[in-house]
Amino acid sequence: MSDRGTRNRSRATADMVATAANVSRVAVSRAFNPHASIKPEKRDRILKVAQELNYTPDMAARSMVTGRSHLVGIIVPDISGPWESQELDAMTTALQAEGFATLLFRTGADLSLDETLLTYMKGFNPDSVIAYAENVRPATLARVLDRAVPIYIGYPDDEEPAEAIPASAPLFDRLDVLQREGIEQAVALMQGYGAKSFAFLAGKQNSLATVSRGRMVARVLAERGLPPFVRIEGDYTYDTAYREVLNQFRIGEPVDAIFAANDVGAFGAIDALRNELGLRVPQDVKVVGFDDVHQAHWKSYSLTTVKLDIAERTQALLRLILRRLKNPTAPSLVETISTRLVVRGTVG
Amino acid sequence: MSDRGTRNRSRATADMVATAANVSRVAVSRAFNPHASIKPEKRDRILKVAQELNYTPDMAARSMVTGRSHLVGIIVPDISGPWESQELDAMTTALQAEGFATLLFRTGADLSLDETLLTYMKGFNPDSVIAYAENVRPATLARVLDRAVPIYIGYPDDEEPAEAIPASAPLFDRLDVLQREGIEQAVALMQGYGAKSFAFLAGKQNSLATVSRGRMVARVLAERGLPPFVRIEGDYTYDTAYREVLNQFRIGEPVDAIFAANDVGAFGAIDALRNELGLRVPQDVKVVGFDDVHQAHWKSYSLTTVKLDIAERTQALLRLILRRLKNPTAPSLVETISTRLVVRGTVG
DNA sequence: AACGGTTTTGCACACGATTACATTTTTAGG
DNA sequence: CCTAAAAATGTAATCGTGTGCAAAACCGTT
Repeated sequence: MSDRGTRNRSRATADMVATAANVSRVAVSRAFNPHASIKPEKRDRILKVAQELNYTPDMAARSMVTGRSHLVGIIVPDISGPWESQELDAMTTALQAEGFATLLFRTGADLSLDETLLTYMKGFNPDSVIAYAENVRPATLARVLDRAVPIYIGYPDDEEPAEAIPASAPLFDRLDVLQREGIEQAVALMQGYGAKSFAFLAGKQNSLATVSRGRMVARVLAERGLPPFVRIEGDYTYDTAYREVLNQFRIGEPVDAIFAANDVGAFGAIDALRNELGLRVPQDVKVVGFDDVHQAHWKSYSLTTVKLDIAERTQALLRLILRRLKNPTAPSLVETISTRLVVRGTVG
Repeated sequence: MSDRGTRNRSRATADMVATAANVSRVAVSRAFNPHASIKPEKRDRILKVAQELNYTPDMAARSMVTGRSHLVGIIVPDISGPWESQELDAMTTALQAEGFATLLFRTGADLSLDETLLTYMKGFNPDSVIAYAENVRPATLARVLDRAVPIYIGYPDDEEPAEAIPASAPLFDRLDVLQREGIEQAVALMQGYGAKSFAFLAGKQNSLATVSRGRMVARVLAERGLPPFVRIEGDYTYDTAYREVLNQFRIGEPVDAIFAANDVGAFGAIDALRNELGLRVPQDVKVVGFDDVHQAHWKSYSLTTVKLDIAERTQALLRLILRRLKNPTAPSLVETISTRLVVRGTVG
């Protein structure tokens, strides 16, 4: 019966519930903790009173003593893009199912902002951090956030199973995306329909995904005895893809097959070909994308694309995160996901 | 098993900074609060030491004593949709610029989930809550979250300036979206190009936006002496729009103009017309959408649409939120934004 | 040198929960 | 019916920070 419990504030506290239910405050705490030892009937009574008072445990207070915030920070460069938003959607849903709330941050084009942002985010004590932003370096992440165990997203250039990580390596986990299979299927299909000269429509310059995809496409072309591709610069956006493909066909030399580093770029390429250059897809030029966003099946595009399954990728990431959270000192682990071609109408 | 052993020893606290800088702990707190009175040189020294120790104030602890969490909860039904993700992107960016972090939640189709979700979210003590989900009723929001001052998004049916809210009314703010102007322009344009029979492609049944848009379109048609529209059911998605438009033209009677309740639905309609029915847009059928998402300017669609400016809408919402946060007992306020037609290629 | 006023400083408490530890109650077994 | 083990309860410390209040330091003026 401390007078703390009788004070009238807008938000109900454990004290208020305690006095209202004639129990101690600890009992209230225990009623809300599934593993605590408390008489079942007592717990039920408390929970009922709590509901009447519209009481919810304060996560901030809980966080201070337990060390768990139930927050997962997510950093995205541009939420509005189809790929980013679909990935964010899947991850938020998955996290929510596990009892975590998503703490969302957006990083602009400005690189210097990132450190400030990370420092700020750190103040919220997120249990984990997912940086989808290509410009956030893992080293920076590890330096600014303490207790961080980074997950590298790697793109090994061969389809061998990922090698075991030696115990001497610093602690980190890894998600390996095997791109060879999907890319091989795509090139094979294009070649099968007669494609001879290839272009690679790049994403952002320093983007890890673009670099590794470009390398793998180049390798597969070489292996199949095809000439090396012409590189068309891009930045993952529709408008840039549209403009650069136009330039390539008007100023540079035309090609009869375009491999885009992402779907949105492929859309821009297709529209430039059809709308501005009067070329037919797939008869005159074959186009393949990467990602398989929802829009890829829209009939105007019906894009043949290398699918990177978001659900699969999200679940793999989540497994790594939860495991690391449960045991921060567990040895490094590598999860692996694969890619495959989804055949629609832009090749033949 | 006990967390204490592995507990976050690495995170620096104000105490550590204090001893390292030979000052009291209160001084550290003041160094980080811009309005606190502290000797400038002392503050600089503390901030420098803090940076060396990689210290950031713990938001959870700060939240407990100040009552401000610097969190804004956002509830979205489906993050991956173009409109939702573009709106989320704008709002997160705007909030971040004001020093708030976004606490993101996703509500599924399941309506019963919402109350649990709200209760859970409340535990994080968000300073404000934005529910973009159509199925979260303001009344529920106000009941579950205490101290909540809801913002209604209204769609008044005329373009008169919003009337003042009487002082006797319960406390709430309002954002009025004036849709008449954009809709009038759209109908006028379609009529000018010879449209005579109209269809309205609806969004989700109980969606406020769909209901009000449908009503306004009906009114404008009547005012211009045009016959009432045929209603095509939909749910804002591409696939449903595609299928239902197909049904309308094959089983029901064809029309020569379609007004969609959102852009994505319009895309589905266009593709059904062109791809499956062999009809030309805009020559045979005129199509107008609503929202003006990024995809609307993609050349394959080049959609003429009623623009609801996201930046404008976000800024208006933000003004209301910040004002209410600064003064929780301020009288009700109404912000108003407008719509306008963006003319592209799907009408004539 | 004394004085009134403005900054600056530090002590102590508050915020709302969890949990180790000690203590009491209940249960189980012979 | 007694006793030891198990379960339930209560006490008090703790997490990391902001802030009211009183004391101290500093400032410029007479």
